Amino acid sequence: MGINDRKLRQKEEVRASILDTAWEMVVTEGWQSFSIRKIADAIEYSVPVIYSHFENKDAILLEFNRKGFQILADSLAKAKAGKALPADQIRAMARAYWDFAFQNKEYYQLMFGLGIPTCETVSKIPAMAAFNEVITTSIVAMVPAGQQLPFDPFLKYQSFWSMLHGLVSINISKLGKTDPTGSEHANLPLKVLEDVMCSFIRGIEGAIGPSGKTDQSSEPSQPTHPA
Amino acid sequence: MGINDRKLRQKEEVRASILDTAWEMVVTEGWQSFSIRKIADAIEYSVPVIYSHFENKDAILLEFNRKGFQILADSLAKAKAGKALPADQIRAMARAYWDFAFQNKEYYQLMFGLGIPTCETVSKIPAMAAFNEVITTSIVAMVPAGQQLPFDPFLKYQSFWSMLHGLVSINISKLGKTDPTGSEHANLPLKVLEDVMCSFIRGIEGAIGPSGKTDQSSEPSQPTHPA
DNA sequence: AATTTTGCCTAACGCTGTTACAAAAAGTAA
DNA sequence: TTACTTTTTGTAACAGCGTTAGGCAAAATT
Repeated sequence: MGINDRKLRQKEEVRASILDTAWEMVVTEGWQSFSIRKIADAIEYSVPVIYSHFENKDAILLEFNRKGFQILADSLAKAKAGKALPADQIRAMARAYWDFAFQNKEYYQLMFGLGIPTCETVSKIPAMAAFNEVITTSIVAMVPAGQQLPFDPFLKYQSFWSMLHGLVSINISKLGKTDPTGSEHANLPLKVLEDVMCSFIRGIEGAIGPSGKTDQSSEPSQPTHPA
Repeated sequence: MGINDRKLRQKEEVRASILDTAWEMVVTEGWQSFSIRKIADAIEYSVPVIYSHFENKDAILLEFNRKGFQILADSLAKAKAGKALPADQIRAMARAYWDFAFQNKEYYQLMFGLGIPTCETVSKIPAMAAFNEVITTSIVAMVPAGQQLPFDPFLKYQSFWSMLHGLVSINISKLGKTDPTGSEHANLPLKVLEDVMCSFIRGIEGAIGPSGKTDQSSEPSQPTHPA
């Protein structure tokens, strides 16, 4: 009987409209106006209807969290696929991470800014594993095949992520604009990104030793390599 | 007349008890139970009394923000004063920053985690200038006197801060515990800190060239330099 | 047509930040 | 001491929040 099908479809539509409307409100009015009651108002249903789709407010946030990590993981994978050399992959992923954060401020704020993500939260987001994977493999690939790893890849993964996260979160709320000299730093944040990535890659190349594989852009006195 | 003096003193006492009580509640029960009403209840005054001392809730948070940056700036200055070589100063400050974050989780969360600090907020916290100062001078001091700076010190300052902030904020909420291998990473976060700082300092030393001043601990194959 | 099930809404509970206004206390002056 | 003024404090409300119990009406089933 197609009646149940239609009912399921309609239920799914309501669920989707909850998420869509909520997201639209977050994007246009910020996280401060993310409220169950406002969502109910916007989708023209009463408040309890929302609770028949989501257990509570956090469940909706978790849904957005999932989506955010999915987008980020996909974006990193795509950036990585476009490069051959591990060092270039790292740089491309750094830039992709950066772009994701600033093209999706609301996602990034949710994922890393507010909410104080708990341990349980992490286990509920499988895309985080993919995120880990795609980065770590590039890092590991920097040491020549056969050679034993001169560093802990998980350590390097954490360093990579930490640097990026710090960079983004300080820039995303303009906190970094405490420039005392007050000028000529037009595109500074991106330069900081390049600077940090150079340090990171140089650190790995330094650990492998001068005989390790490297590409032409690994020794820029002027850090002006492309994005 | 001493009557006004006593009144001022009493008013100041109430103000202090508001801050003390609020902070105690935050430390013991977390930010989620930071509420004007709970504070009023704890200090045994009615709610409007609090509004006669602070314009609103954010004003109290701003006060804690100020205090937090003051503590952090002082702590960095102290760590710096204990070291002679700029590279050691950088490492010591990194460790001090790290310790501050984990010994004062509540402060750190307020200062960088929640609250989405706006541009105006920054200008209201003078200790942030000291924070900037104490770090930048160490960085600049790494290049030998007379030699022209081969990098933008403000850029390096941002890199330094970003790395630390990322490191801390990822570790402070246990988000980094996505270790796939699942073992032997007992004290990994601190190792990540060392790793990141090595990259940072190496980046600067690389920029000034091999003739620049350096100390014995600048090339640790085994990153085991003391705190 | 009678009955069960489903979907939905009204209304409430307890919490939040914030404020208008009245009561009480304290200081001042006669 | 009494009368007046000023300052300090509490009561109670407004508007908003997340969440949930209970009932009404429409839909599906028998």
